[in-house]
Amino acid sequence: MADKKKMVEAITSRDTDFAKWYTDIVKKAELVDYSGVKGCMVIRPYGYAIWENIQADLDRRFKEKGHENVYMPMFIPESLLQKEKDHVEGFAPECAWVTIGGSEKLNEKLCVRPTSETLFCEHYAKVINTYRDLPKLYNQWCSVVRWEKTTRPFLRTSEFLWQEGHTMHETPEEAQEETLTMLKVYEDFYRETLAIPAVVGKKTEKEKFAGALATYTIEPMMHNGVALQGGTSHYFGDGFAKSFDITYTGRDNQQHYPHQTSWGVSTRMIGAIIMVHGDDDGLVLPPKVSPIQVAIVPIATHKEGVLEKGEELYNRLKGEFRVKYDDSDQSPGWKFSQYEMKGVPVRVELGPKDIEKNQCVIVRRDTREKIFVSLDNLEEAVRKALQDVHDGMYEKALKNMQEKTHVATTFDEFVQTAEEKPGFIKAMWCGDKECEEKLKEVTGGVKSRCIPFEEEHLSDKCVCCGKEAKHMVYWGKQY
RNA sequence: CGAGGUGUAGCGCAGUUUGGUAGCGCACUUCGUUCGGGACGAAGGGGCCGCAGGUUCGAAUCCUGUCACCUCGACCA
Repeated sequence: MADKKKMVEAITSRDTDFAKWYTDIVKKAELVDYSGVKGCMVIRPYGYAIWENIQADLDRRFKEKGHENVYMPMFIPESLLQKEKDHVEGFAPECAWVTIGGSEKLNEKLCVRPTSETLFCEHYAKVINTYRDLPKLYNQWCSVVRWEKTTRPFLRTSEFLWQEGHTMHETPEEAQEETLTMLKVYEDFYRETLAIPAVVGKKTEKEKFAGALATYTIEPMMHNGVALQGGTSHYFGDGFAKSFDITYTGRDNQQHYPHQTSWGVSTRMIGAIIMVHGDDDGLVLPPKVSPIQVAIVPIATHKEGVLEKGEELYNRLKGEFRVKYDDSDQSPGWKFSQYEMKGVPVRVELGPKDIEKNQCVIVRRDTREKIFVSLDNLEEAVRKALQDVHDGMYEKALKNMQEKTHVATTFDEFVQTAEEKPGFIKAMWCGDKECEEKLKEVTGGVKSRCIPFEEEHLSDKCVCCGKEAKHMVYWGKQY
């Protein structure tokens, strides 16, 4: 252990104060900075690079499914926003409005988009005329604004970056399929790219998106037992189409309303990465999105041949991996800690002793395991280490989620579990909103997360009212 | 928006009770020695004490207002 006095930059322990730990990580890993505007954050280069990697991966997945990127205006006229009643009621409380342009008061105020269903619909009304125009599979990468009362970097900010897919289909079945397909894309992305397991399922009526017929969600579990809504996919039916008068001529030469979906994930995923994988030494980044996958740290750089050999390794690896060669004059120990703080998945150490033996040391961020590797097999060893880190991170996250998933079959058991064991509670539910609200109230905020696709039969009765149960529901506190 | 707390150098803090030239640690700059888990020495640079008023010969310190941030609740991706 290093001298305590030197640990000035040390972060708050994760188990001591999770909220403080989170803030420390976000700042010390240089992901964000606070800005002068309430609830808005500066995303710094290291944080933005994670987002860019997320974008690249997701964008590829979207395009593989046939989606095209577009860009919609950031302003929504009040009259347009009001066309769909449920939708406007859901978003009105958190809209930001522009009322003055230059020095002129506007005739109609403009909402800074909190989401773009209405804009897409306005456009779709113009460009959809025949069944041959369907499906329309659009996506946009942009920022949206929701005037939040309390904010936290990445998890809840007044402005945040996201993607929103908006699609139109000929039939309800096709639209429903799209909704589930995109949820699956998110689920695969979380597992394959972010190394995060999650519960997927359907939101209850109470929790579904404003204006949607059905909302599906992906719910990863954070290390402290709090859930996060990690992405949603909505099925709208033809409700918006009717409100916005979007019609097409069908194969039967009749006018029809198309069926709609929307789906989105945001920079909140970076918050999930931090809270699922991070530890007391800082970030632990999934190799697939880490801005630096491999940090090469040369030891005793004044010794002959070390810098040159390090450079050689860098040149060998940089074609295949995102590599940082750190030949700065900081001490090796400082660099080790620094790259751990920043969550770099694999570190390569190279010193005079290694060079003598034609080897280097590979250190995994997730386990700290040190592996001595012959320089002859460097590329292969790094490739394997990155894969092992990914797999190890996923396993650890899965174990955490399983350990933090509890079952309650009676009301008392539910309340007691909510109090004593943070995490998901699996419990039966009758389907009534009153029971949802009551459970939330008595537990101080445990809400229904979703009705999972794979329901289990835990009992016949609703955990709250004792009436016949309709569904098994995952419950939990959320960010 | 309710309850509590904090604003002093890039970061973390002391100083405020009892008004009297703005301090400490880390970070930063230069030079030298170091280098396998946050190195050491020497010499430097950096502040409208959150902001705006007021009281006073004099305010980081007292008074009023205001803003921001943090923690906990209610609303939400």
